[in-house]
Amino acid sequence: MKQETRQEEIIRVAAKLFKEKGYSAVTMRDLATAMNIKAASLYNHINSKQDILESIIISIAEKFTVGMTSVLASNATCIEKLKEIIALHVEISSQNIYGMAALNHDWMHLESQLNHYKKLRSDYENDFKTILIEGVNSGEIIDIKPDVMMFSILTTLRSLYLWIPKKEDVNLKELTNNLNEILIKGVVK
Amino acid sequence: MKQETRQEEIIRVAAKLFKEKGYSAVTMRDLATAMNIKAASLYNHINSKQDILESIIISIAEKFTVGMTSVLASNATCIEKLKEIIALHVEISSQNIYGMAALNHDWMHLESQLNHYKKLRSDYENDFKTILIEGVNSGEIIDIKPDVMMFSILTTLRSLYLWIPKKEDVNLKELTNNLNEILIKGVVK
DNA sequence: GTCTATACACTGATAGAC
DNA sequence: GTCTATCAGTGTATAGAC
Repeated sequence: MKQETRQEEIIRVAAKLFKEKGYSAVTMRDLATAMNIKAASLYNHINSKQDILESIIISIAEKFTVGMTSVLASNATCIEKLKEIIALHVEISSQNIYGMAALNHDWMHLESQLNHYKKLRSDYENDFKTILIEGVNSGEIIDIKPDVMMFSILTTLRSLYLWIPKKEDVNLKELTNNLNEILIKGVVK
Repeated sequence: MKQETRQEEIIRVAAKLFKEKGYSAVTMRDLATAMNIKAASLYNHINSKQDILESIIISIAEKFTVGMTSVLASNATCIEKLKEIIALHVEISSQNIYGMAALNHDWMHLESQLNHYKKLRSDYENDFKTILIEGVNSGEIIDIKPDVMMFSILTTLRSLYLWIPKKEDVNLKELTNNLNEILIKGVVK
């Protein structure tokens, strides 16, 4: 395990505060207090508050993109691909429970990276929808609007970060299995 | 249709801005600009920014509470109750697409009404979970953790506001039917 | 690497004229 | 009911000492 740099520590603590109050409501003084230093000292490690937000959001968004690329590359069935996507969300969410909040709710406060983020997200959704449409065409899943199916599954997966930390005893494998059952069962033919 | 008061107009416009940027990032000057007046003039109609947030969140939260009370009072089966809850969310969300964003993401910025909101929410979730547990006990729905089932269904329903406005052609009846199929099918035995 | 001191734009909100 | 003028407090960020 590589030693955490001071910069990484700041970003980690910031993500936690952003989850609690949102990016706009967290001040550099709040962040400094949580780090037990003064606000001015933060700037020895980071360039701006905006840079912190970018680090958090873009790094996670790119993990999803990489994961989806891997899912698309496989020769699995539609249902198997959906299961892989569920596992991808459980894994990334459980390892980034604070950052996921910023990804979901503070992306609109991105400045220079806003369009980059939007493209990553829309590409991801398009890939997801394509998988569902193929599943409908091959008869694997039910023939209702792919938009509604994607919305239903994806909003559940995107909200995992809200729920995983509440249950400290939650077994991630069991959670994944339960989600597989509930979410897949809802769309399988 | 009753004529909208100036106060109601301010609250409506504020909710729209809160959805776009979040409570903390919206300034009274932003709100005034959107109303085509100056910030100081807002205070002739409202007491504070905080009061606006309270109006938006508490009024919607109480609609859910009233709806749940009605669902609980019926003699319907667990599945029928779930369908009523889905219909409740579709109705409230479609009529409060802006306010739902504040309810979901800005409740932590409530001050005097924070505990009131938290109690309404936790009561609602407990009632929801009770319905699911009864369904498991009666054999109507599958026997997996009620927490996971509730989480999955409720996060989808709570995110409806994000999705309804995107599809201007969406037929709410059809949406409700699709959600009934996907969400119920996922938990039915 | 952290501090104190500070710049200076912006925040919610009020007073009082019209 | 809206305006201008203004206040006290807080926001991000920088300069320079240690």
